Amino acid sequence: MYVTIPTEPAERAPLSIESATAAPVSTRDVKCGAYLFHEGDEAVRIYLVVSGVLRLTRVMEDGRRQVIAFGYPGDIVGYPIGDQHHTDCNALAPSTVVSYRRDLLENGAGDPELHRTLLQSALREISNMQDHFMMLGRKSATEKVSSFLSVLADRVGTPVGSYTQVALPMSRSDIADFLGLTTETISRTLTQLRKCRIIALENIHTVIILKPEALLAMAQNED
Amino acid sequence: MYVTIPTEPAERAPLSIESATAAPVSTRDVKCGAYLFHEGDEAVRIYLVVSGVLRLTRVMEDGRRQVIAFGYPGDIVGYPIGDQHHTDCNALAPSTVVSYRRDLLENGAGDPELHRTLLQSALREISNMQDHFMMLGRKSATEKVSSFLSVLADRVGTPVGSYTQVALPMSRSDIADFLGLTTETISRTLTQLRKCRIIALENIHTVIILKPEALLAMAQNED
DNA sequence: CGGGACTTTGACACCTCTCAACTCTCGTGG
DNA sequence: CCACGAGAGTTGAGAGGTGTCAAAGTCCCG
Repeated sequence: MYVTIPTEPAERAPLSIESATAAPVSTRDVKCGAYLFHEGDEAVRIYLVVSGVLRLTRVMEDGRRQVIAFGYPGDIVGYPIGDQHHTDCNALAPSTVVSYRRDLLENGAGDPELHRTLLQSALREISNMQDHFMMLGRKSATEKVSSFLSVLADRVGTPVGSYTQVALPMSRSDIADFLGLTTETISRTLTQLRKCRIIALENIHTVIILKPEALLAMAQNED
Repeated sequence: MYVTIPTEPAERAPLSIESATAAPVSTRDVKCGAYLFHEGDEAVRIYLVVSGVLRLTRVMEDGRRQVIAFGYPGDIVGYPIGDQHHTDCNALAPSTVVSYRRDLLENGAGDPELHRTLLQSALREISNMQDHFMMLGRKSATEKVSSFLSVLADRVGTPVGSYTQVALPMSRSDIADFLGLTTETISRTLTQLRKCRIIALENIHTVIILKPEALLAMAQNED
């Protein structure tokens, strides 16, 4: 998952779980905290997230870390380069993934339909990453955090009364490393949104969106 | 082209011009400033840059712009999403591209070898964009500009005496929008590198790298 | 040669980071 | 059951880097 505020409503879930599991694939459970793969591992398979949340990270030599993406249901993780994984990937919550052999993406391996779907996902990934560039390079802290919450609310928010509730299984520092900020700035920004009554914090890892329109406005720097 | 300081020497040029032109393809010249495609255009073809420099851009509703990438020889531009282009693309110098029908990427269209090559390029693109995330999100202005110059020197630098010369056909504001900075900061950073005798400015659009090691050190925040 | 766009430089403001202290949460063990 | 400790999160003060605004300088290109 990248933070992209879609102009037109996005066509989500390019891979439905049903169509995916119709093909001969294998399912795998990942315990909370467990790693699905590490950077440098041979990439034998790519994974469709079915449930839970994954975290994809990279580190620089000096230890600075970037959270590349969060993997939510419907996302595909583990695109290989050559035959290697180029990120670490672990679970932030108990998760289930469906895996495909790499050659299904690379040459279809006898299933043109699935091949096409996987390829379209990879191309969509490129587009979403381009949107994310804009966010990392051009948005303020408030815009970044608001965008992040808006996207999460759209994708995995659950209605509670007339509001939307969003779980944040990742730590503040995960969010910071995803958005190119520090934990302190994340914390301060959440406090600020809370004081504006745009969000409320049910608990540390649960946000309630009180004013979705206001949040979206903050995400797009309106007023 | 993205700014990624490779840890191990990169395997460049996944697509050689020779292997590319062996297939039945069409070549096209793009005048300086001319557009190869616009955001929203139907994506009929994808392009391998043979010579020149292209610029890929996206704009937000409020006008803020992001330069997604520069297309140098060996790069592929125009990865479609669905059947549309999602960036603008124009030439910063007279350029030549070789184009492939989209279905060569999508299903091979009878040329499995080329299909595989195009797909590997797309996957490499994803990895390079991930590196670029780290740069946008976690690097300082000096590190960004130094990284940018280092990568350009490696890829398209020309030896002049014992130094390396790099052409910068793009404007300062293109560089700024690529690195997530302002033109003023680009300018100031170049001046600073010049005062350290790490680079020299032959003219506005030509940089000479005097101390490549020092530049690389700046790119990686050493000392 | 002149005009306009681009680049550089300067002064200043402000956003975000840094460093530090404090609070909160939650699990552990007495 | 409560005390304790460790880790995560929050808050505050201050510094510094980058953006903003303005002006001067430079380069093209007609």
